[in-house]
Amino acid sequence: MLPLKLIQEQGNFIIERLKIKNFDATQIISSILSTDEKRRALQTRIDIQLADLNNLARQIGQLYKEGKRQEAEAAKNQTFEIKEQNRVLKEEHATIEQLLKELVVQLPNLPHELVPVGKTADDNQLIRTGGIIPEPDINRKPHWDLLAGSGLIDFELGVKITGAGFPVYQREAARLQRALINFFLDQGLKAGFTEVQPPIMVNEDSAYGTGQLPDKEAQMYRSEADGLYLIPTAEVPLTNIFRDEILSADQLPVKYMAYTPCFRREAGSWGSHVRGLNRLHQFDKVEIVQVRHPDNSYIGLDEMVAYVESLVILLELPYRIIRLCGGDMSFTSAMTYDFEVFAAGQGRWLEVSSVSNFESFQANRLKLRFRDKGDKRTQLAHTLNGSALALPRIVAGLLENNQQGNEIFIPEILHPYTGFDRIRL
RNA sequence: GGAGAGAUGGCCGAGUGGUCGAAGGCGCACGCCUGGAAAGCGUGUACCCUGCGUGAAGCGGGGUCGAGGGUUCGAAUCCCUCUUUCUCCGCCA
Repeated sequence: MLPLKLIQEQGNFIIERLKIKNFDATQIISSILSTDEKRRALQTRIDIQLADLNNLARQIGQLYKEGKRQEAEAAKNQTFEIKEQNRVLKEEHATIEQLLKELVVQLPNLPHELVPVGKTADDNQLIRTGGIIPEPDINRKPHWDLLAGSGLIDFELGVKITGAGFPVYQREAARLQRALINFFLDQGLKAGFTEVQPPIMVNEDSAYGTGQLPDKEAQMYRSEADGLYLIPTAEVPLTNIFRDEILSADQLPVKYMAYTPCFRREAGSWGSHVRGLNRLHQFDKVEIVQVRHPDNSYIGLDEMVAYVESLVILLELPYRIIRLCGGDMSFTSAMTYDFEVFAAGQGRWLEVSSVSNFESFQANRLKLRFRDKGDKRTQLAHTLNGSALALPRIVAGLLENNQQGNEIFIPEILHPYTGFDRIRL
């Protein structure tokens, strides 16, 4: 959510900037400005009435004290009319405020000036590549064929127990999952992230705080009876730790990470390209989050990109880092880098991480603020997050790139975690 | 799940209908004191909306004492609902 003040004062700037996201804000902004005008006018009237009522109440108390019952009664009668008028205005005010809020949340975040103009993924900007893409080999298989019949990752069994998109990992595959989680957390710890185990179900306020509600309701699994949602990412509970908080500048930057399972309904997003591990309803992920001073949030973003890169390098995976163009960026992001890993069996790049700076967009919604030392005023903090990393596609990459005959080699860095150096099929 | 007791500012803690945004203490900030520090003394110390003023300082109005509703001229204080914490009982990993 963009701050109202910014919309009031920099409307044209916003309109210009949002063109990068192919978003025409002209209409919305003019509606916001006129609605806000009405809202303030109304509030002024309401406040005057309330001030009158407060004065009368004080007078009445005084009159009673002085035993002037008659006059007190007269003053009381005055209040009734004002109160009635006030009730009407308040209703009007509530309606307008609701409308204003609905308008404001329709504006996406402003892209950073380095964000390339563009409409689709084709316009994204390649930042750099790394690792070695394996030589083409006709015997190389996509992971679902490679593992077929092994039971290591059993999609059919998952269907029996739960449904499509809920695979069962067994034996070495299960241990590989656990190894990766521990590896990621250990690395994160070294990089200065504080480990957190948050709830994996959240209430409506939290879902609203990070923007899952109201738009992306269909993406989440919901426990109807309790009004709770299964998290689609640890970003939700992790970021909501800071909802309604005011930090002091010396607490910044905050660096948190959490491993959680993630649940996504992925309604209507299935197709032939999302076989196997490529897209799941439940998957594991380690998420990193930062709360930063606005002055250095992009330093934080670079840090996180470098950190995620270090992970894929240690895993010896071929990767590329992409800066998303305006059209491909999320609603809430000011700048996003995607990490893709090449899965040689499928011959395609798979997104394994998305690292974003939301600047104050999310913080505004969350009411996450901080105060500079010696400053009376609070300001919105900047929030950032990224995956570090999401497991399934990393596993897909490892399986597909490291297959050799009937064996799949495990990168050396993981050996202490897995306890084996290869998987035999 | 049953019974009872709570929920007040960064923290502790007063406050049962009328200048209460809220005593007191702690903490914190600044100043005095000191060679420096501690102690001591003094001052200040919530957030949001809004009006004048440059979004400064400052001044004014409104709202907020878990949340929402109600009673009343007037509510932190009374009533209702919800949330939540603690204690006891039950159940349980």
